[in-house]
Amino acid sequence: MPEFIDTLDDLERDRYQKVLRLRARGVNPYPLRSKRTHPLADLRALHERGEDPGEVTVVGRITANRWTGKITFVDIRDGTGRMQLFLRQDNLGEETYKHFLKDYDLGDFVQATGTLFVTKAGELTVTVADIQMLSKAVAPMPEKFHGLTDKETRYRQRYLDLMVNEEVRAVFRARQRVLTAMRAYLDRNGFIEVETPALQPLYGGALAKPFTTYHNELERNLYLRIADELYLKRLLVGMFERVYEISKDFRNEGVDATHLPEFTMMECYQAFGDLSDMMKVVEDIFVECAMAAQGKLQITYGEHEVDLTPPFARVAMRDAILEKTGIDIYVDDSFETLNARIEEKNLRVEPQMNWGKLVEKVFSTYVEPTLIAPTFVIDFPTEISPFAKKKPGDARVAERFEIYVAGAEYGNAFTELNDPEDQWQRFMEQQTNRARGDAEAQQMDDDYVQALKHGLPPTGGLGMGVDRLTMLLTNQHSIRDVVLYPQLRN
RNA sequence: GGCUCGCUAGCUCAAUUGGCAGAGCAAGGCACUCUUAAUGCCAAGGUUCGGGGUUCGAGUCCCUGGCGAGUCACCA
Repeated sequence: MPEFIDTLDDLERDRYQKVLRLRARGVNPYPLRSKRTHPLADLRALHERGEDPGEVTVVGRITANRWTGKITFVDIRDGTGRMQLFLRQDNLGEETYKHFLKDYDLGDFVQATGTLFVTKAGELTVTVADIQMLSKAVAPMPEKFHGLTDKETRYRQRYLDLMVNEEVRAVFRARQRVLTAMRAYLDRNGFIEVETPALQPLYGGALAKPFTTYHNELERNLYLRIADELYLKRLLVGMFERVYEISKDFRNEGVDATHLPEFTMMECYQAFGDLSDMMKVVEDIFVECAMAAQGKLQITYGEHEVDLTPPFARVAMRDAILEKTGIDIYVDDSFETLNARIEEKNLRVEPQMNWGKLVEKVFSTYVEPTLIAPTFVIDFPTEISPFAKKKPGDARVAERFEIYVAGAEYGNAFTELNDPEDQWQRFMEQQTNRARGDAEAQQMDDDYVQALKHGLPPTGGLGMGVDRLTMLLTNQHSIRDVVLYPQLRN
């Protein structure tokens, strides 16, 4: 059996010697309990109100040491803020002071008892009468001035990133406020939070490639959900009027600055509602989450200034594409003619397999990046909207919108398809696409069609990407910076 | 998956045309009783991501593998 010390590198070994020294003196370097009278931020607030709390006990991680002989200034941080400690040999006694210099390092958690005073330099400081080790750090902290910038280390050892990069902690606090604001809004408006299966015998509710897994006892394949949609709408058949779920979805696709294989989605469904109700929900959620994250609706995202004050603009996909490319998708409303028109206009568009996907591609290439102010894009091709009702009077497009801000999509909503026959036909069309090689085509879901046969009320439904909303509201430009443990490349 | 770029001390970064692998911080020693990236002095710290090749000589050039980043494709 190798010894623990043999696993340590030179720097860690130096520090481990201090663990042994502490133990040799009868001091536990990892005591079971700690004591704290004031979080550091509270202590500072108290002082600013002009109060003197007398003797205080604070805890924190040592982040800097400045020693000048028989006095030492120490910075500690807890989860709330920073505080300077003042250690003086005359106060602590020679032995305790020497032990501090010898055995305490940057990164250690300590507990200090003393009284508040303000230094000559004007900084609020605790004069320490007694100091104890709470948790000895064997591994050294990242460098204090430049911090930790290596992205791989930041993501793989996120605790180091959080430890030294305060702004990173601020992003994740903001993420939590966004989530809480979203939940509070939905709860307040009668939406019931529910949980539906992450392991599904059929995957559906979105056009995406799934992760496949296997249940040994059941001897069958299961899929990690790509969406919650079909399970949630079944609940409305069961007479819940408003439901929502915030959960991880899994899609077996590429990884980049805006895509991770697991991501957080909010989906909500409102019986007796429609597309316009979902627009209201989107506007309200943007407002509430922006206020929670930033306290204002005028936000900066990269080079863009964005005003999230409702009402948001709305534009039909046909009009948006016509304006940016000169192509009228209602004139060129077949796969062949639209393809020909794209070629004629010399547009660079990847080959697609049907009119709907081609429209979507032209849109995402030539329109999406230009949508900076919050904009609802409506009237999506029915072909790429297998769960949305067709628009009355024009079956080519569906009652669907997506919300765009700062050149990116944040949500997707339908007037939900509740006609079981139409839904069955849409599934059949997806089967045709699958047969032609569309890896993202829906699977036929007979059980879902059966549910619709029992009657789904007229319903508005919405899905929003929580990670992306957080990116927008924290001015982060990689999804990895709003997810604590992002899947890395390869 | 394609293309481009990167990987040097615990951390942040240097290293000229291919010519002794360096600095700051951290850690070690000494000095210093109001510091703020404390300061001064001393000493130490390396499989230059792994493997192979070219060369008298490789951190540097070539091949190959690994891990990332950006970008394109797919997608939210």
